[in-house]
Amino acid sequence: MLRVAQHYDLEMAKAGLKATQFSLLSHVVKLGPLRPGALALSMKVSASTLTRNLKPLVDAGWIELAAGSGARSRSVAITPAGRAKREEARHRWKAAQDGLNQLLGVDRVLALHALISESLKLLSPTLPEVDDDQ
Amino acid sequence: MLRVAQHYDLEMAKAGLKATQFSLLSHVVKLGPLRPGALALSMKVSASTLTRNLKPLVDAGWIELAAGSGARSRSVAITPAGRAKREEARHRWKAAQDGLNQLLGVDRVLALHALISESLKLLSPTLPEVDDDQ
DNA sequence: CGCATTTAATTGTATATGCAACATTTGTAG
DNA sequence: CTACAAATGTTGCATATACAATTAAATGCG
Repeated sequence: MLRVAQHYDLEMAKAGLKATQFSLLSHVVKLGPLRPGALALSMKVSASTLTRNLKPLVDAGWIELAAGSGARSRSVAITPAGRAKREEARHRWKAAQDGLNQLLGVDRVLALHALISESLKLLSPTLPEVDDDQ
Repeated sequence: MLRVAQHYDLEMAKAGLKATQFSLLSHVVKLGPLRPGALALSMKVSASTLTRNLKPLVDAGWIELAAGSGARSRSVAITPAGRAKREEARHRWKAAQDGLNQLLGVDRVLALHALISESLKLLSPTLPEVDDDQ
């Protein structure tokens, strides 16, 4: 596993979340109710991965899958509990970030962020970016 | 999967290899006969992953597991066929690199390399680096 | 020399992910 | 209004990886 992801996972575990789950909650908070496909695209994971990652969060009551008429018109929305959970976990995220900054140096982290972000844009069509923080 | 790894995999497939396999061959060529544990460490994968990744290359006759007296004193070595295969595949690797440089710009790629390499050193004890190219 | 401890590699199990097949629904044309 | 076509979410299967348990060997001490 990627060292950096590991670092975030370790910290987020204290809040009972995996890094990917926090990220998912963040995306749903930011992008409001939206269709699974759009969410998967925005998170740059496959639709199948999203479907599976969504399930435990729905079971926990943090995410709601508003069933339109059928599978086709579903929408993914945050619940009050989900919003609360994400809020509760946010300072862990911040702590993980601070830890990385400490280890690597703020300037290096910033440079990496910028380079990776630019590179991703070049490798795939530009999509709206969502910061997990704030 | 990581976009960049995907890019390399796609190109290497033309030579009948996966990117990880080419990398493995390269490491064995560079680091000469060595024990599995040392190789895993150098490649920054777990010993179990190495064991499994090694198998198809051994089956193909590109890598030889010189069985010392037993499992403990095994050593991993390149075979003539393995050296040839790697040689044959090297221009694909180069092509993949060139493609990335084209897409992202040489300076960006260089900067990424440098930053990631520095970061890895900070996140884990320094290990000898092995360039897959050359 | 033989037994215990330590070290190293392999195998079993779990997780994360993507692709392709599938099902289902929405839209369109006759 | 029916039938066909396109779009979209879900499930089955395959791959890649790590961790933990297991097995086997080297080493050291009595």
